[in-house]
Amino acid sequence: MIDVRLLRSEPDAVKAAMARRAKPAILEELDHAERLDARLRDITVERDENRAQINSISKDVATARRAKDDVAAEKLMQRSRELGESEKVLASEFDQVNSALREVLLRVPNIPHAQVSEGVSDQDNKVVKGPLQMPPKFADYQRVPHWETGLALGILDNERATKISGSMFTMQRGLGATMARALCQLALDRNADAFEEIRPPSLVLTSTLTATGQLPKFADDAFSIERDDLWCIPTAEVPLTSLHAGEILKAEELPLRYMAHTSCFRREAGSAGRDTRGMLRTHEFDKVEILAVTTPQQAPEMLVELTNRVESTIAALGLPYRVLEICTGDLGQSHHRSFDIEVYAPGCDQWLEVSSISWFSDYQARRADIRFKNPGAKGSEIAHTLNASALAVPRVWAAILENCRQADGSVAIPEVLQPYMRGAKVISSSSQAKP
RNA sequence: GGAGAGGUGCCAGAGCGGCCGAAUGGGGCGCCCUGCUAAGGCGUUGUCCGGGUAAACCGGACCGAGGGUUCAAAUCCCUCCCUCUCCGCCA
Repeated sequence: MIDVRLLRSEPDAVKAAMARRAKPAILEELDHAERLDARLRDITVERDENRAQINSISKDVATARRAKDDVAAEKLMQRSRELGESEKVLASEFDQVNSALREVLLRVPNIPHAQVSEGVSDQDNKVVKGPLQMPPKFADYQRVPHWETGLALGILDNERATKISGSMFTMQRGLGATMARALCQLALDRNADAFEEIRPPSLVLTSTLTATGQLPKFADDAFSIERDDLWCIPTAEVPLTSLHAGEILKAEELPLRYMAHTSCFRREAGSAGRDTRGMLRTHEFDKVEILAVTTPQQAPEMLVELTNRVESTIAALGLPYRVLEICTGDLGQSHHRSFDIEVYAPGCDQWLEVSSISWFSDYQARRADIRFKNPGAKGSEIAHTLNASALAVPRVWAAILENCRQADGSVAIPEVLQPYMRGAKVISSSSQAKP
């Protein structure tokens, strides 16, 4: 969430920056937050003064008791009981206003970075790089959707996935399954030079999902296990961000870099009926996430580094791609600035978003309470968090099936993946067992 | 799942209604002493919120979390979470 004190000290600047998101409702919420904050501070002052009196009277009672002056003690106690009554009133008022304020703040999105270009929707996102590795022309045999190729080669079996788990689940088989895993291994290996590999839990607490911003706003998009109050992670960003929740880190150990390969679970509640074929939108998929916790000063450079890392992996796979900067109107709730990498899939003739590289400024870290301390300095500062999909399997897998399809219907495995494919260089129908 | 023990500051560890934001030891930091890496002496040592001139200072909160009792709670009561030991079950 945003810093209330910033809203308090520079309300106009905050509102001006937020107005760039092109959603007027946000400005009303900011006004609301401002009023609640002012009220809350009034109550706080009153409550603390009241408490201070009780504390001081209590000490006087102790003194009177020791002096065996029961009359004076009883008088003080009577006075304190009265103050106790008004404290109850103030405390409940405080709780009420405080939770109202928190509720509003949880729904207020992050302030966009000044350099983010203004726009209303994804139509306004700007291509900042590319298209790169785009062939002058695609052959007809590349214009085949991956779900057809996958079925023909026996490496995609969505029919049975649906039988087992219902719609919007997919299943890869044989070299298709191997390639899914190979993609993860590739992404991990390419980032292992600087990122510590984590294998986090896939089920997390409500508080964990709130820290990264998925709750309360996007509850419908996540799978939940109500009986145990657990949620299925929609991305490894969730557990990785909360790794240091509630901690005060040392400035000199920043930036911290983590990567994780996990399953990601998404209900896709708002997208029922869209992209139902193939692997473009599924309830469960594999992804390698890279994440960094930095100081505010380190963050801009880290954003560039993460972008370069993701880009280089996509480039290494030989796929046609481009880099977009997300405009203010399309920027995610928690995002301060972000870039998307899209891969072109000739079979379905679409640019597929395969990675989103995001800088959250202190928005997530404030919710998660991740701070850092400079040596010698008193107090602490809120850290910054950034993350990116190093590689999201399904869409890259799909893009490979379409881009690398050969005239005979087989799929040539990108060279960088071959070491992870037990020597296979091609996926053809003869390389697959039938049933 | 059952039984028991426990969760206190950077760490170890006392406190078990008021004089406790918390003894003591260790560590860290600063100064002093000592002619060299050792020993010793003194001082200091958290976080968050609010007020105040981003100082000094003042007030409030924090002893696993949340409630309760009390004039007053680290200390008493309740609920929950976590850790450890034993038993049970289980990849």
